[in-house]
Amino acid sequence: MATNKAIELDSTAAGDKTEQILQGAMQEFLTHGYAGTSMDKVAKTGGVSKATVYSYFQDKEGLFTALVQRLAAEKFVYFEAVPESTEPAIALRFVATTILDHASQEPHFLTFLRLVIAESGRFPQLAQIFVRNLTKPGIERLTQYLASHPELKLPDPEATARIFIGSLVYFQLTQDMMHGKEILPMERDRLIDGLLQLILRS
Amino acid sequence: MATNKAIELDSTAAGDKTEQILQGAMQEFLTHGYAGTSMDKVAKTGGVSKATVYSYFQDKEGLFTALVQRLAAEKFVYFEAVPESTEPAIALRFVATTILDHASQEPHFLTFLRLVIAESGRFPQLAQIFVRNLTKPGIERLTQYLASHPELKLPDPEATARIFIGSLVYFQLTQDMMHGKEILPMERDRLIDGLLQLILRS
DNA sequence: GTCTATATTTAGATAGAC
DNA sequence: GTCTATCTAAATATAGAC
Repeated sequence: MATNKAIELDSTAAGDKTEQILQGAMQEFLTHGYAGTSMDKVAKTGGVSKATVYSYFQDKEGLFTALVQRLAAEKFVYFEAVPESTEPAIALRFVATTILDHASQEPHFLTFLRLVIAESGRFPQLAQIFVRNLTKPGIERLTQYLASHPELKLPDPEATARIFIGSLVYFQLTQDMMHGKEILPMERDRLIDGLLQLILRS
Repeated sequence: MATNKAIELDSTAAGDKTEQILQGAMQEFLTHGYAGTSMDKVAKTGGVSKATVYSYFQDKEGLFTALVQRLAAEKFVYFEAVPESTEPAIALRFVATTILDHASQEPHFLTFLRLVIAESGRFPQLAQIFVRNLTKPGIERLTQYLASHPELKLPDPEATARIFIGSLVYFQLTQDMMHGKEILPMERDRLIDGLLQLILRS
């Protein structure tokens, strides 16, 4: 009796214990960090027993590693590629807006970044997976776009790409993650304008 | 019998229990994070008993809060003010170099930033203290320097200051904190050159 | 003021029933 | 395969001796 596998490929299928566990793990680890998360809570949030968690994952570290790898591999993307035919003023503003809006569209993204940074001492490989799967493709995409526009007269497109993305990430870090909005207020568009002015005045 | 108070002002004086506890707390919290640190280890590392820790600080949260406040208030500084008479190419390179070298000079600084980010969800006030005491003065100092040099023709000095510092912090975040050196290699001076080229080509 | 010893809770992990 | 019940270790916090 061949069951319909297509249905089970839906990663949110309720019957899939692995998914339930990872969902519970995501909620708990993202909220409380590695050491602050208990396997009891993971099991309860996932709607399974703790023994079931341990039958699917070797231990807490294994579960955490599996979760982070999965989130870095599947769930989050900095931004998609921009066609090189788009003119720079439009393309760069689009990229910047996309990155800064990411927090709204994917509410867990900033929390995920926080988690990876928080555990980058204890789990350096996981931080490296984040860099490899998210940071690197983002930098490379933007570098390639910048390099394909010689009229910008950028002496070092890759350095420029890092400056561009770094400014945006730091902005989110300071304003949202570290709750600096009221202490160090600045409109999102003001930062973007400043960035574009620096890059476009060739 | 008046004892010599001057000696006790040395914050590493062995007899001062408060200092011993904070030293132990610093080492443990910086290494293992909030939830990953036990009061037993803090006491042992500080060379006192656990009961003594609880006689000086109300509980784990109080100790953690006191430690972070202290580190943000006293121990770390982004960079000192640069005289406005220094010419931009020199001054900006000096500021950039200072910030990037900070990790070497103050080996705990990156770890402290990691800790504050890690706990910025549970302890938002502590993240705000960090922003108020470290981020804000840094941005403001650089903004003032940039604003005092109209020959740079910067339409928005504060946005530029954020771009400048953001690029540098993101660089350290990616290369060092998240162990991305080998995955996304770039020389420190290449980023600085790229930054200066963007800002100085007026 | 400072310590040792301990009460109490909670955590990671597993044995054994079904 | 999944659950309940439990073992063992470790953590927060405090009582009581000195």
